[in-house]
Amino acid sequence: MSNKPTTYDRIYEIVKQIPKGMVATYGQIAELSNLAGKARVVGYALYRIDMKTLDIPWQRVVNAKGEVSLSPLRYGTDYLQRSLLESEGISFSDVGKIDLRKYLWQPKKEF
DNA sequence: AAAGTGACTGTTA
DNA sequence: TTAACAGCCACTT
Repeated sequence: MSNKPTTYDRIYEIVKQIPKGMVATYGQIAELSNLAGKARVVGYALYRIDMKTLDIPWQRVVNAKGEVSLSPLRYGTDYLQRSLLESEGISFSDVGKIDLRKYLWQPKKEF
């Protein structure tokens, strides 16, 4: 009956929990999804999302350096990501970095 | 079924 | 400080 949640499903569920105005890193999402150390899989999962929908706040996931990860495969959606984050009140430094000390999501330890 | 790919990360120099 | 390497594994072909 019930579909087993796939790896990606778990990732998406975690991403949905990131509050507005905060960001999380790929590694952090991986850990919370029981995929510790597999940050690349998170990146791949997010790449599969339809960017036109904000059903999943994909824009709130950045790399460990506090930057939007650039890739030629994104066709400019990286700029969209930055724009969306700025409109949520997150500011970027002059080299395009986010201050993680200030904006990094700190999920309560649960369970 | 085996090999290639990648929105990453921590370590090393 | 930044830059280069290797490790990681799910998905695609």
